[in-house]
Amino acid sequence: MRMSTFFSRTLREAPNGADCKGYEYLLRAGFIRQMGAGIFSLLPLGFRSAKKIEAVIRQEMDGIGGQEILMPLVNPADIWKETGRYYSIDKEMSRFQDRVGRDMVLAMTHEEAVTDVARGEIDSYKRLPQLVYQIQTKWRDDPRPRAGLIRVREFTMKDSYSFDRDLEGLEKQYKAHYAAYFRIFSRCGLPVIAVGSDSGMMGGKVAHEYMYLSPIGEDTIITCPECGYTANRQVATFRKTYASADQLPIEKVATPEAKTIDELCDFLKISPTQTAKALFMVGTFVNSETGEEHEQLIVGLVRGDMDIEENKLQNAAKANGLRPAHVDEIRAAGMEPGFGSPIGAKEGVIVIVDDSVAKSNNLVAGANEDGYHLRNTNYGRDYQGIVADIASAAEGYLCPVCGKPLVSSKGVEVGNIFQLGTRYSESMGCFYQDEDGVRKPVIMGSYGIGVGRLLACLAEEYNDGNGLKLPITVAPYQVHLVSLVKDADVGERIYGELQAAGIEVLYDDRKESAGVKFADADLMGMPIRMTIGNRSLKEGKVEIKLRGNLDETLSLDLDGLAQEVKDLIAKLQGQIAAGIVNKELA
RNA sequence: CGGGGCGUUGCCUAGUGGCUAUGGCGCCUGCUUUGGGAGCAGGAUAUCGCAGGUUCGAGUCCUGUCGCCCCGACCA
Repeated sequence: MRMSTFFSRTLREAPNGADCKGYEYLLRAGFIRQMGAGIFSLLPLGFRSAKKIEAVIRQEMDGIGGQEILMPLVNPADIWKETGRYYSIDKEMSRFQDRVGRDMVLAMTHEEAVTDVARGEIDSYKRLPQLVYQIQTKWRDDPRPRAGLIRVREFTMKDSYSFDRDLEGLEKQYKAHYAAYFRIFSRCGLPVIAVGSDSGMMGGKVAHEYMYLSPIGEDTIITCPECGYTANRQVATFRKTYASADQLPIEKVATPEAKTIDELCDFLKISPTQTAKALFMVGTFVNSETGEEHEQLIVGLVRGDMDIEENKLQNAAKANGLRPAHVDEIRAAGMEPGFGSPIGAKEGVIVIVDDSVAKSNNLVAGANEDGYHLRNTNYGRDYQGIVADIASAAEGYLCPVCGKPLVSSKGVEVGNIFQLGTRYSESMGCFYQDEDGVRKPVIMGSYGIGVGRLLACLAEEYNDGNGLKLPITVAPYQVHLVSLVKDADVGERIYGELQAAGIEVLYDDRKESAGVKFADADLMGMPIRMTIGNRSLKEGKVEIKLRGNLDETLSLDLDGLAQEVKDLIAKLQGQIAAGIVNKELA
């Protein structure tokens, strides 16, 4: 490609709103342009990178037996009503009616669609297992897109779906994905870790997320440097210690103005571990048969030295959604904000008690009366509720596996794998007849990778003060040919030679100053920059700089140039290949 | 959905009620220049997001509205 006729241009300054480096450079280098909140175009450079990422994904998916398909972005609402997600998912899914008034949705994922397709094809155990995948556009009306391509509303996703006879088969496909994903990310050059995760709206059991660790991430990852335990904070567990003692009689104590745990502890001269903290949320519960929803007040109780992980609370309460409760809602249920506890709460309030509270004794808790707390409250004796782990893991807490201190980091989720089970096959009637003649629901798995988000993470990982420096496997072009000589013939000849050798070349044939050309080359960041200049031309050579190391200059003879460059490309590709992560799920 | 910020030419930006709305980059023309965003000369591009209001006079003040960004809520 010639720069003189190139569609996109580079920007000298970062447009407003480019808050992180990767995003800024993707904009400035002309990879992407924004059209609306969370809506982007991929320009030639960005699209080429995306296609390379997709090619890697296709190879690895084909490698584990995947068959590529393409399902529609527009789905009839009927199939989403079958699984109930038409009702349980809120405004994040966009809906409309077609000309005859039929309900339609823009697919935000394709479990329904693929199950609909599969139930038409699969009827016997002889037709299992299966694995299909697609690379498709998704629309999710996220309330808050941010950070360029990291979190958008319209995006391209590779999603694959496995169909099996039994759990062993699912396990096998799940493991295949687990390993394939590590290969995909490492072939693109992105360092990731796999963490145990919540299954969220997918509604499955086992799930992993692939996380690119970075301060720009919005997920919190809990890891143990000692034994390798990793989990999303939403589900991370930790080792708790309990102070059990003989139960003492409950005792009301005046604690004026002591609304927070800190104030309470100061006032009573006690430690937060001797208190129970209440969090009031309102949960939404949806009947998946009828779509009817109702709200119910939930009070979560955790020991004062910990925080409640809302995701765990939501799961423990089996709610579809949570929101903070209003003050009047809390009072209506017989409790007092700031001095709250489940003691004396009215019927119909869901009480979830963290085991840290359930297994400790004689905790100070709210008296549900302004200005008063209760000493020596005890779960079981003074109040009832569901006991669950709803405490949020934090830095320094003890690893649930080995007991060493945990570390907290930020991460971006670039992929995930879910064991769905029969949630979709059962509700949509995707059954097969087994050898024993019995009709059984197909066992499914669902696996996703965000292509654009992966590109955004790569841009974040691979940049310096001058611009992008994407790995050769995902860079738009392999070679950036910069001609600084007046005579166009040499450049044209080399450009032709490299192209004839199958090398992907971006050729800067513009009438621009050397500085402009170099700055643009740095910004766009092709892995190999070849400079044609009078200096070296006299000696029959061209100069080479690798984007990964601008300090070092190599030179190559004009004779046999194409082969030399091919060798160099192979060397860079070899470095990536040497870093391919082969990791099996334990 | 709550809190905050910002909308001036392709991009960045000045503007604190007063004349014909700054400047830089980019763009066009010509000349010069050609190893790190070059120089000179000339030129084009703005219904100051939109609508209404206050005023003799509004980019500037008020109201509404739309869009974008950030924090939170929310979310594979």
